[in-house]
Amino acid sequence: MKLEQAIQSEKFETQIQKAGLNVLYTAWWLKTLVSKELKTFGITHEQYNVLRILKGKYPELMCVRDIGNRMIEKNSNVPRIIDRLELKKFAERSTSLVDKRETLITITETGIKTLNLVSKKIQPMFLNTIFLSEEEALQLSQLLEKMRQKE
Amino acid sequence: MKLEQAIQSEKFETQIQKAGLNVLYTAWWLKTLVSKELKTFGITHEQYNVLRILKGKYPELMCVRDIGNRMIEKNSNVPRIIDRLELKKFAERSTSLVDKRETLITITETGIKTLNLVSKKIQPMFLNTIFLSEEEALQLSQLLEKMRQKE
DNA sequence: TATAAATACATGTACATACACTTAAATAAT
DNA sequence: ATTATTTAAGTGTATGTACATGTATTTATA
Repeated sequence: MKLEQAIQSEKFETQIQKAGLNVLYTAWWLKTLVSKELKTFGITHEQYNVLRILKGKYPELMCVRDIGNRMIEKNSNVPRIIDRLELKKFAERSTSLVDKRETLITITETGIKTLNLVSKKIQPMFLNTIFLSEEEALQLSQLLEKMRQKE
Repeated sequence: MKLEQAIQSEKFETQIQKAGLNVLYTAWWLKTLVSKELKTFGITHEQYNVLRILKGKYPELMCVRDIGNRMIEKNSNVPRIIDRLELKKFAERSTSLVDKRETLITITETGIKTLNLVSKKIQPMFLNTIFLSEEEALQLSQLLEKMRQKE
């Protein structure tokens, strides 16, 4: 679907403006797709993201700040997301012995099992829904990274 | 900045997966940039979006549903965003005489003045921050629209 | 060593999303 | 004409973002 139909507007002053809106809209579209699937497992997009980060380091423990640095949305309130993962027994907190200010987090066995189940559903869905060749996907990444050059 | 640095991870199974994450990250980056600027005017990204939609139709009135259809994030809770615009005297509600279920919204004079002021600041910022030529921006839009083909 | 500064995390608040549910009004069906 | 269905907007709740502030602990400095 073209952006014009998606947001019912034709008024774009420049291609840069249109591309910016297109990025925002596509991100919403993608997030919604994934979230609908995740809902059947009782977790949110952000909780899924944290679980994947934790599993990437497992069995190592991670502190809250390190998780935050790996999040896609940098302003995520990691302690609160962990609160919810802890309630569901998907993650566990402990206090660092080396630095008592640090809270160390780990994914639980249940968390890993659930994550594996979820990933088995999400990953093929992703590849089937996104209509790009590997070559085009690479090109897209390059354009987005160029866009953020001033970062 | 490459995505690898931004989210401190090198583990991408396919270019498609990486491109998806890149879209999400770029959207967050863009939104944050704009929101910081908007904050100095006391409005949020979403309120700005609604104001622009209302101004696009001005002096016509718009119903809540029509505003929703033009939003970038389709699940936006438009009545609540209008609540806040009304408190700031940037928008006004009235009930449709033709269909009493409908609430009609209009942007106020103050709203228009503020929006003009904001846009004068946001738009050049956008063009200066996004490091793409018009040609590249067009290419980016085309890739994103192809990506959403299954929409 | 005592104090100041910095750091790590938690917490509070305003606003937003996602979605279910309610209420009033309009339209369709019997 | 009466009832059922649909539609439009508003409201409630859980979760999340953005950001300011609080609290404990560690590091730096006088």
